[in-house]
Amino acid sequence: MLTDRQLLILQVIIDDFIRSGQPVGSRTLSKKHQISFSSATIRNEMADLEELGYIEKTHISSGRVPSEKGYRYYVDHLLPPQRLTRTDIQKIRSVFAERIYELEKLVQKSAQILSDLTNYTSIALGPAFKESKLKRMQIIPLTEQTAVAIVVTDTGHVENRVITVPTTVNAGDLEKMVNILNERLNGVPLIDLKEKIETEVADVLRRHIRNYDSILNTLIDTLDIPEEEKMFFAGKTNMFNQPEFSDIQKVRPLLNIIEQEKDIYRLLRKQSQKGVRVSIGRENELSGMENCSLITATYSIGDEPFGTIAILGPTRMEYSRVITVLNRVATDLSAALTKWYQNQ
Amino acid sequence: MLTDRQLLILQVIIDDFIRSGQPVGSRTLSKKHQISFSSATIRNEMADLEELGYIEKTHISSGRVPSEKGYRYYVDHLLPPQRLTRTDIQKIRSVFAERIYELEKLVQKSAQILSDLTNYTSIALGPAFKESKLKRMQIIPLTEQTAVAIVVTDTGHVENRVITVPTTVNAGDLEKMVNILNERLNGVPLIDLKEKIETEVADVLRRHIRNYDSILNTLIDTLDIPEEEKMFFAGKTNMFNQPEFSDIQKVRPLLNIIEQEKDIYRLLRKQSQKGVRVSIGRENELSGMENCSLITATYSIGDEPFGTIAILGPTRMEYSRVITVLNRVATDLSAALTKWYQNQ
DNA sequence: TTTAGCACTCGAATTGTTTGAGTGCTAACA
DNA sequence: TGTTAGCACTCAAACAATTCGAGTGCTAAA
Repeated sequence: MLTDRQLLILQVIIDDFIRSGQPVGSRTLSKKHQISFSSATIRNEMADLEELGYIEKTHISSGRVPSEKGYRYYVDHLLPPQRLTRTDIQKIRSVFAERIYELEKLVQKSAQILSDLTNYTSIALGPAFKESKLKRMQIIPLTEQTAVAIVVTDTGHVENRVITVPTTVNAGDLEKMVNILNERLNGVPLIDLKEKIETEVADVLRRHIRNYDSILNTLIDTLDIPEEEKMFFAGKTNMFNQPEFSDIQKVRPLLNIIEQEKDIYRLLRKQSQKGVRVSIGRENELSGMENCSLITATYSIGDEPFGTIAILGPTRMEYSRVITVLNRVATDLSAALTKWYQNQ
Repeated sequence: MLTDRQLLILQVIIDDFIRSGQPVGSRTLSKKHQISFSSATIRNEMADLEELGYIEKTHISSGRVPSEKGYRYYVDHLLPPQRLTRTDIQKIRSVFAERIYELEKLVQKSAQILSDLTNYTSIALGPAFKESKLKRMQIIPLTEQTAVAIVVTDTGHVENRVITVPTTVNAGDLEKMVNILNERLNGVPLIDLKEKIETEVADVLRRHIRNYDSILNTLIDTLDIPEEEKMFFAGKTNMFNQPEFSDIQKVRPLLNIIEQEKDIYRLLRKQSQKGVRVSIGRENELSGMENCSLITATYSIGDEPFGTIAILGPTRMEYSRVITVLNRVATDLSAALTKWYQNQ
């Protein structure tokens, strides 16, 4: 549909705009070494590109800036190849080289390195608790009516909450019950716990434990673990490095979104399909993110998708570099996790 | 040293400036109902106040703004009395009315309500771990070489970390040891744990446990709990509501301080004396906070100081209101905690 | 001691002008 | 027929000049 020349011009416009942040005019373009025709010719092509919706003017006699459609085409078809520098690769590698015992730390560090390398805001989501498996649960009485319930997963994650224990339940029974559960439920994915208890363990419990019902209620509380994955942010204020975000009034909504975290969480959850995904501007369907792009990638253990890492930046983002970095970190993180898991 | 009239003028200047953010001129002042003398008189007084260092001009023919010295005097001697509205009081009360099981949640909610009521950034530093006492420890093996060490305190707080277990240590011994420790150390303040173990428990352990040394090393790891109190922020971006912080370039350093958190942590630690304390501008001795004031208050359980809550805002802060709110929240929080503790 | 009055200052807002980078269109050229 | 040179036009941004108003300090009179 677009001629080769139009593609070339579109690509150079977007490359230049990403670099400079300034609208690109025909004369500027004609001086580029990739381009060998006159500014008048370029003007004609630009008029066509604009009519097709790939670029826009900021005002009637201004140069052109990419439209969302333009960025979309660019990301899908025109990305200039990008290679990481040796230093970048080493920085990434060094993050995963240290021995780390807690899986979450690894994810958190990934977020950190992403924002360090790109200067954008980065987010790491993961691992979903429902994926991880029960290692041990424990109920530790605090007062007569309260206790701390602790669940340890095979990933080394510890989840805890304070629960109320009805006075009708006695401590010994509670302990016995926990013991039975630990024997039977080791290695069961957290998400299956409740079901498993009902189908397989309920009978045993009923036989061994007096006062079965109230204890079970207590237990249900315990297992009602927040399903939400932990989310790690890094470089939350990096947005302010971008000139397009220098007016505080205009970034306010975006700031709120980042501070709240929950909208971002939803966005990330939506895009859990494998591989790298790019959402440009209003594709995010979130008011306040009109001028942002979100690039996500999944990481996995073996073949099992595990979590998501992402970069949030302006629509005028260095897509090529970000995608390359994100890919690399996702790969290295996946490898580290896979290795980590094999040692389990 | 200052005449009554000078005090009046100083107070009205600062009140007005806090409200409007604009330099205050003699004519504006003379129109206030509190003030019954002419603008010329005021000009003379203002010249004196300026010479004494309580107010400054922004340029040669501008109105006056308070200097740090001025704010300091205002805070120490001129605060207009302030009463909370019924709604405010109720909002605060409602936070502490719900039954809450985890002490930390209570502290976190205090931070939230502080920033809601004042529109500034608020910070709650809360209970120092070293203050809290051991309820139970637990070591849960993860793999052959790793385990999760869990420490539960009497406040319902759970601290955990993954540790390495030398292969020379066998699981049974580890468990035996943990049992002994739990028997002997219940209720011991975390900060005294190590000492207590050496003086009182070491002998017992040596008698009962083979391979005493390597296990002890493992244990030391476990007990090496981060000493830092948890810090809760609320309204991190509220700074941007202030017109004096509308230029992103100038807030950059402040933003970094808030995002890093650790500088703030240090500031809060410094000021752990009882009661409300106000640090104005450069009194904070932290570059980036020249235009900020930090107001801190301590909360306590019974008579024992327990933690700190604070408000961070521009030097042009509503001191009177903030101090009143902070006081109220500190009191209510202390009361709630004291009650909470009595139920223990 | 207080105040009215006056000359002066300076920031902010308003207006006009210039500059430069851009446009579209047309006509000439290969 | 596609390309290009040239021209008239547009607009934002930068700059200078002007005005306006809120402020000052100082002096002299009440």
